[in-house]
Amino acid sequence: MPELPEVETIRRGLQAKVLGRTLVKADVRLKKQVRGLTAARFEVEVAGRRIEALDRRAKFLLLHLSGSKTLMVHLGMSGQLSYWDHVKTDTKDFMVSSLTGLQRTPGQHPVDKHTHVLLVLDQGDRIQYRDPRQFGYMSLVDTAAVDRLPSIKRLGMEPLDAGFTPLAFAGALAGRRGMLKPLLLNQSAVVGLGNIYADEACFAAGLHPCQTLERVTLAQIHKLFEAIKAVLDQALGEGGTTFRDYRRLDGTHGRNQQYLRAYGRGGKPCLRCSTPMKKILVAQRGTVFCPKCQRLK
DNA sequence: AATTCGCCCTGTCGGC
DNA sequence: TGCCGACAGGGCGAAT
Repeated sequence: MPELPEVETIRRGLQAKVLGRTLVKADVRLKKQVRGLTAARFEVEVAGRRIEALDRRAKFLLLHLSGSKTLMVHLGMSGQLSYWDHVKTDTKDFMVSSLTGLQRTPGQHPVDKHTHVLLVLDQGDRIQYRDPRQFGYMSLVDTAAVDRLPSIKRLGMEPLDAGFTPLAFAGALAGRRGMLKPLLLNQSAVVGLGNIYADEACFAAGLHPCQTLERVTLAQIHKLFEAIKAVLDQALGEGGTTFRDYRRLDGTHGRNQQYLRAYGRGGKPCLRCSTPMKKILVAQRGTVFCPKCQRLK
């Protein structure tokens, strides 16, 4: 679910709410959601630490804590972080979304069977981690060791950083083989794109997701570069894309779903040329593209 | 070294 | 109505 714009939106929400505050207690309700150390150890180690900075690397959230520890959170496919305010009233209702059917209403929800970790703050407020599919996880590591972790070390360029330039991107793609979309998904050249924004970026760049990297021209790399930045900037500006599970920290939906031009539009007319969009399987992931605007040469 | 595949989970939807 | 398979926004480890 959460790709760069969603994770960054969560990070900003956390920054506004919890920066400088102390984690009084951690409560791990599903032990497997903590990795790298036991849940019991995690609970002991987290308690009493102050949140000193909030960072993001690719789709990882990094909560830098006092005592040189970092709480890493990856939201996987369906992970949600929400801020539970002790003075606010919980919402329990569900609503019907025209896009995806039944959904929880926006707002603050009580702990349910999918709420796996509670990070309790002063005043009894808390950060709630909820993850129906349980693909996400959190961990606690030495801050100095974050960059040496295999899961971090393998990551490519940050697309919204100043260092992400057409030249640098071309360098990261040099000598690569295989298809374009799998590369965008695997985080080794550029990070932050998942299934939604990979399709959006390919569409915006006019490139077929199965285009092989050996055959990508410099002009195409330039287009792809612009497309990646534009697609992520746009989504970030709208607070992310809510299709199913994603919610912002306060429980509200993102707004970017109304601006998607490829993802979820299989069979619908291309917004550029009206040709019906095709849906195929690429690297085991549903992939939507326009057969006319994104031709395979 | 780099790429592909199966798998980790639960929930939902469409077809029969 | 109920059952069943396909599919859902990610990443890892094993195999190739």
